[in-house]
Amino acid sequence: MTRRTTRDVRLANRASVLYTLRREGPISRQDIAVRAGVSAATAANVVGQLLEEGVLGEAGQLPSNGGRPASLTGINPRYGAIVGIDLGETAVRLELFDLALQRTAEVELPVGADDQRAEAIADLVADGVQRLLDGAGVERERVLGLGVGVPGIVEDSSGTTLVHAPSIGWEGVPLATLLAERTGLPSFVSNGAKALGTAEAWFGAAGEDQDVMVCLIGTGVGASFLQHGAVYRGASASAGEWGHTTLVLDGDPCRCGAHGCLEAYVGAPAIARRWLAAGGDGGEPAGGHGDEAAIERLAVAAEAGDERALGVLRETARYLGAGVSDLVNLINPDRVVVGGWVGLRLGPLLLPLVAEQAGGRALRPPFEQLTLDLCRLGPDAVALGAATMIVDRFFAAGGQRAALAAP
Amino acid sequence: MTRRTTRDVRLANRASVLYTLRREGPISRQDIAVRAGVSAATAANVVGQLLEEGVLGEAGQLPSNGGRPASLTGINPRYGAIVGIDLGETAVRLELFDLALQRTAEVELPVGADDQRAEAIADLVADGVQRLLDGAGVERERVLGLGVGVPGIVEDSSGTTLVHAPSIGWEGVPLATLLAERTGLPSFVSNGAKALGTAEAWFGAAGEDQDVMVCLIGTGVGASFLQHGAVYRGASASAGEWGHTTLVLDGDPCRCGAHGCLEAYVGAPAIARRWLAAGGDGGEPAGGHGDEAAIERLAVAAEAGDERALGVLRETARYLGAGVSDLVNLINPDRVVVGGWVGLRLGPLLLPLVAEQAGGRALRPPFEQLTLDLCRLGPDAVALGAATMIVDRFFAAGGQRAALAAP
DNA sequence: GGGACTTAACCTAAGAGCTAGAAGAAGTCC
DNA sequence: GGACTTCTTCTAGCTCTTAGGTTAAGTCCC
Repeated sequence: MTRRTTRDVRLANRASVLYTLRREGPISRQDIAVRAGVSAATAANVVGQLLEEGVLGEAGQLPSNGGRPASLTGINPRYGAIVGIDLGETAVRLELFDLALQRTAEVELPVGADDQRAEAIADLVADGVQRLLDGAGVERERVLGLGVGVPGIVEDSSGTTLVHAPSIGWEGVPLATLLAERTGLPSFVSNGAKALGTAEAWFGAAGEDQDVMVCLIGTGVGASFLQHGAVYRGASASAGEWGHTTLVLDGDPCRCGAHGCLEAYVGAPAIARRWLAAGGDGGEPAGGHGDEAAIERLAVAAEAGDERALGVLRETARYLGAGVSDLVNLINPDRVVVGGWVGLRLGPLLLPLVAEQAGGRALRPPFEQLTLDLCRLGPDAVALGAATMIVDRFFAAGGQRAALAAP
Repeated sequence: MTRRTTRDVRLANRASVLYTLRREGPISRQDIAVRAGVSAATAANVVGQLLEEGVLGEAGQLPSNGGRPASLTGINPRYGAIVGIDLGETAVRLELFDLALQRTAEVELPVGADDQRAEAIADLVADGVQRLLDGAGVERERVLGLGVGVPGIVEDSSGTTLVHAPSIGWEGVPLATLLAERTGLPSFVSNGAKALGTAEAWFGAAGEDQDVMVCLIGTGVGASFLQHGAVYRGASASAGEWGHTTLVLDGDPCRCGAHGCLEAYVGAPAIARRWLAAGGDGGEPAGGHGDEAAIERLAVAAEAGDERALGVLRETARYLGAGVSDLVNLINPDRVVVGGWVGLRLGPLLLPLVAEQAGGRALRPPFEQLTLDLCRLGPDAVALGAATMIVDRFFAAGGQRAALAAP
């Protein structure tokens, strides 16, 4: 936890420079000094070192305004590549990113419902990585690491990371280990919501020095808690299961086995059911992926001012508002951001109602300084988020690749 | 956040040595080096410096076992004094501590129900501090600071700390400022639950490298969330209001104005009411401080195996278990510790039931590695906790008094 | 076209910290 | 009394930061 030797100071300053350049694009060494909070000499030192290592690159000059023109420096996108993986229930999505987290290639692989065994998936992913790299002409050595977002609970258990994902029949799968063995690349597995939260922190609305709660509402309901830009993982990395907090004791059954969870009231199936019960048009026969159609119809109807649809939204906001109010009271975040495919689709109409409900329930002081708004990134950004986690670790270690291999 | 210059390394090492000595009592310089994670040379350097400044003191020698005997060093209790204050609704309790947090004096002042205005209380406290110091013969200059635990919401708002305590009619009272003005001492105000949590972290069961949730059940219900030994405060310092998270949407009314809060089901009044409704003996007419009598009768009856009493506990555990399960799912702590006067009195019988209920509701992975037990400190440790916060800040700053004055 | 002015980047010395390993101090034990 | 142990202190070497001066690379005006 604590820094010990003078070398760590350098690493901390390297990290600070890297984060600064990521945020503020190519800037001059002088600006780096100011923004990263180091002296000009140190900035020049560190930048020189990082340039030599190739992590940074020259990025042109600023036109002079009376003096020596500033030469700009920025993250060198070509220093390395990162693979971000969105492991879904029906498909695996692999995306290749450069160090600036621009996507350079992608592959999507369908997953047969019959072969969701962990080893099979790991083989599939390893294969996909190979294909991705071949297709993009990137040598394996240039890959910094592999980030994976999975739908389920990720648990740190005495050194190894285990994945519990009931929806695909996984229980205690050491996915990171499996992938590292197969690809030879540093692999990092995280819950999909945490990956999305990280992406939102880097590319979305979340400020770096804030405590932000990213709430994702889709078929399932999850959250990602960012403390000053870093995801809070908890004791065993499973923190953030907001969807399974109690909203109505002994209420509706939830797929987690308990009753009255938030997810049982604001997850897509629940909203769709509510809409159908109100006489709404489900689009397709309910069940299966019919939820998506039903939510879409609900959104369209609500936008058109349909009173039944608005009633469904109001009812949903009543539950969601209570859920948000719980977060506000317990966690006291600066900001709550709502995303997920349901959250984003219904958000524009839903959010004001949620704010009203939460405001009526939450304690005044924490609620009054809260900002509530929509995610800027869609639910398809899980792969980006997973890759972001790798880059985050790389930067945090001061731009040392060695730090990625070790846990 | 980040360390910048080589001097900060020294401060970090000083802090590390101080925390080590606090935990592990007087030990030799060599042990300090090992436990604090620095080289022997640095340990000797830092210890020498701190000895000279008086923060540390010699503490005898270890008998030799074949070589030069180790000379022990420890925190010097007499380096300075700290005032810890428990601001209650009916009384103010002031306690004086030495740097080792041993209590050396105390004063308790009744608060008239008619004069709870902030200024009056501040005057009362300032007066009490003077009396405390006079009585103990401690000069004001030796006091490191004033820590206060208050019953209510403490809010950091653009630089100043405001207290909202409806129970004594306070709304936005800048108590720290009022006290600093009157006493001339660095003053730090915090929520009482956070103070208790800090005390529990230092003197109780909470491990230093763990995420611990300290849950306090009394007339009100609160919690204190310790991340690696440090209290998490949230965006505006009000995090931890567990008692006002929703348990039953639109359920029983809570004194916060909302409905269905956890506190409305497991706070002392709710339990007492449940006990009376079950035909239990309330001891005194209910209402007012009759809750204490009712809880006591309930506990005695339950200990005697009274089935009605056990039923009340089971019902209470159903609510409390859900509340704990929410914490487990959302926060994923290593450990949940239950305290508060109700929690401590009913705990031995209640806790197993709560564990059972929570286990039935919470997600398996985070629950399986959870430890659930009782607080080691009673609810009377608020003043100790408030003083602990001051010492914590002093140590964190590497033992520099100057750091206490500034925010 | 040349000199004065501006602005950015680099260089150098001084100060502070850390580590490793050697030297010194203070005992025990035979 | 000398050998051995164990703890503490000292010394040399290295790294890092900062402050302030120097060099580089332009603009602008006469």
